[in-house]
Amino acid sequence: MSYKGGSRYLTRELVEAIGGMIVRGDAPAGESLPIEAELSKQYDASRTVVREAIKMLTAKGLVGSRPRRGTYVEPESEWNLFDPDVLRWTLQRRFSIDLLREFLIARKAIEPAAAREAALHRDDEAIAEIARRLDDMREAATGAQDPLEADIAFHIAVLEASGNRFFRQFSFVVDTALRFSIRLTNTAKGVRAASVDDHATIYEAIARGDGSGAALAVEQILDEALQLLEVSAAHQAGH
Amino acid sequence: MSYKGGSRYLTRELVEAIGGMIVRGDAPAGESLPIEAELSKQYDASRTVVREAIKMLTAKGLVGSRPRRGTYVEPESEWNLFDPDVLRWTLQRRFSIDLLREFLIARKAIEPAAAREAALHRDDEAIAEIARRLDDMREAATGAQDPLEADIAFHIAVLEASGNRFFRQFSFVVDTALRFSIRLTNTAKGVRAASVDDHATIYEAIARGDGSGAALAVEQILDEALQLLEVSAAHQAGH
DNA sequence: CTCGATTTATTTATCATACTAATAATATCA
DNA sequence: TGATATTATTAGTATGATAAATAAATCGAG
Repeated sequence: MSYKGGSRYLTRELVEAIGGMIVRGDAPAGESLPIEAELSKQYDASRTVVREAIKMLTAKGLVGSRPRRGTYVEPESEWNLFDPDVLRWTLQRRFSIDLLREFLIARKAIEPAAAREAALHRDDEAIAEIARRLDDMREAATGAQDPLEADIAFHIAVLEASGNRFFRQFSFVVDTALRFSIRLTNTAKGVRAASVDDHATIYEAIARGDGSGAALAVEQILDEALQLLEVSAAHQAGH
Repeated sequence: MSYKGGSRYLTRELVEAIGGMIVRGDAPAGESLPIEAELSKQYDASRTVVREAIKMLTAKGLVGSRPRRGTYVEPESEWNLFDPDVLRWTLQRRFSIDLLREFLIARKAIEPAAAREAALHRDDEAIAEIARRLDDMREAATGAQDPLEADIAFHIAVLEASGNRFFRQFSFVVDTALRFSIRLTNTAKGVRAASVDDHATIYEAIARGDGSGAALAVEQILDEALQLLEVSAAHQAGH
């Protein structure tokens, strides 16, 4: 093991492998991982790399470790779901209609409030950004751009325009999760085209400083998505 | 440096020191930290420990590093604000009325929705937990318990009862941030005693499955807190 | 035989040193 | 001047050793 490997970032690879394994549920909470020496052998990496990877997983709340006890999986409640890696692993490996529903309900709580704040906060540059993303959606409707990407970018622009640090943190959650949710409810094309007008309504309300109008418009879009999900879920359960 | 130290967890100490320093703003985004060898000297720790600490800060989004470039501070937008450490550092070192207002607005978006879910979700054990925390608040009103702790525990119990993973993640944010916010608006005693009844209203609505009623009751409490903050802010600005 | 104290063994935590590879900065050359 | 090759710096990886924490096993008193 003389460090001859090509262009790898071994620590990152181990974080991916071990973190993904834990989220997948291969090692239940409380269970010990193999000891450092063993992991070192398994992944053909030095103990240094193993330890640094485990430290990163510790920082994300997935594991803890103590001498003699070893390294153990923390209960799910300790996981930092808003960590980009943890969220991605969760979506990749534990995706379900229930999770998608929880996600939409969370969006319905946060995004209307963010739109209200954006309307009241009035950051001209941020609002101009929303306008640009709306233009992208219009272009996407004609096939010139990816409609999903344009939709995501619009919602993120609203969250950013809120000027609220907690709402802005939610941006990447929406960014990450929306890309997965579309796989389940692949009704994107038909709905999206029709919803450009709805998104325009959001933008206009924000632009004229109408907080309540903006919140309501966002809520309507998300309610629609939620209804679509219930239909999709019922459909799936029926088969 | 022969590892004679008493009972220390050096890596943890370095994470605290360097992470706190970054959040405090001593090193602006893009700026490089001292190189590993230098940090090793500064903190009287081995390079191993320095590297493991930096890996943990990397996992929290505070820094990045590349050969020759060194380790640099990431822009604030990359920080994982919902990481327990990052949030704590932010509150300890960057506390402000603006941040508190953003926090309350976020609570106002999330907690009513969580209460609604709790009422609809109907997890008996979780609802019983809310009842217990309400009892604690009643006891606290007589001086037998800490009113702040009881209040925090009540709100967390509601978030947990929502059964929504995204809302539950918000628990520790409320837990951490409320302890700080009280320092600014130290009007706790008078208000809390009066608000036991308001909290009882929340519990009763959840217990009878009245989602809208529960959401409304939570919203009222938070609106009150928000108004209190505005008064406090105006007062502070006046001086 | 039971429970508390003591010892032992295992595993992480720390330290030290060496070498590799990525890359920013510099120098070179067309 | 501008692209290309060289150099120097710094993080990345590997190895091996010792220290300290603690779970498990052992021992001893009653």
